[in-house]
Amino acid sequence: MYHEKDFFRMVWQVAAKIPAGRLTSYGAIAKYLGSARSSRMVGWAMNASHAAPFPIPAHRVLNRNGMLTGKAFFEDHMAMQSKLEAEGHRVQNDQVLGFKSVFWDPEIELKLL
DNA sequence: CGATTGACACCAA
DNA sequence: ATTGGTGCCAATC
Repeated sequence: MYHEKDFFRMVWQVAAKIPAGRLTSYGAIAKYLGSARSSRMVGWAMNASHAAPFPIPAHRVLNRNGMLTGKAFFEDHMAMQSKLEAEGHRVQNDQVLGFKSVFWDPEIELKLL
């Protein structure tokens, strides 16, 4: 369905298109890619985001609950939270408040690009 | 090539 | 509503 070689690269492209101040979830990206159950793969792709040709705002990708599940994977544990706060979000207890308000659904925003 | 892992999501108790 | 366990797909060992 998708012509891209790597599943990761697709994830990276979607993640890179997340506008500042917006957040999305692994499941949303996975669903957009056609594999709603591949949410874990999205996380894996983020893990490999360092290999992406361009910077990936991995801090804008959270779990369904808007929790900073991947904060530990960043250079610094508070780097993710700091970046999110810099984007205007409010993080409490490793969870973004008003996550739904800033939720960015690629399937809607990208309109099945 | 087979088994395990993984930054999640969903269902059942 | 909260907690725990299972399933999913692709990559890595």
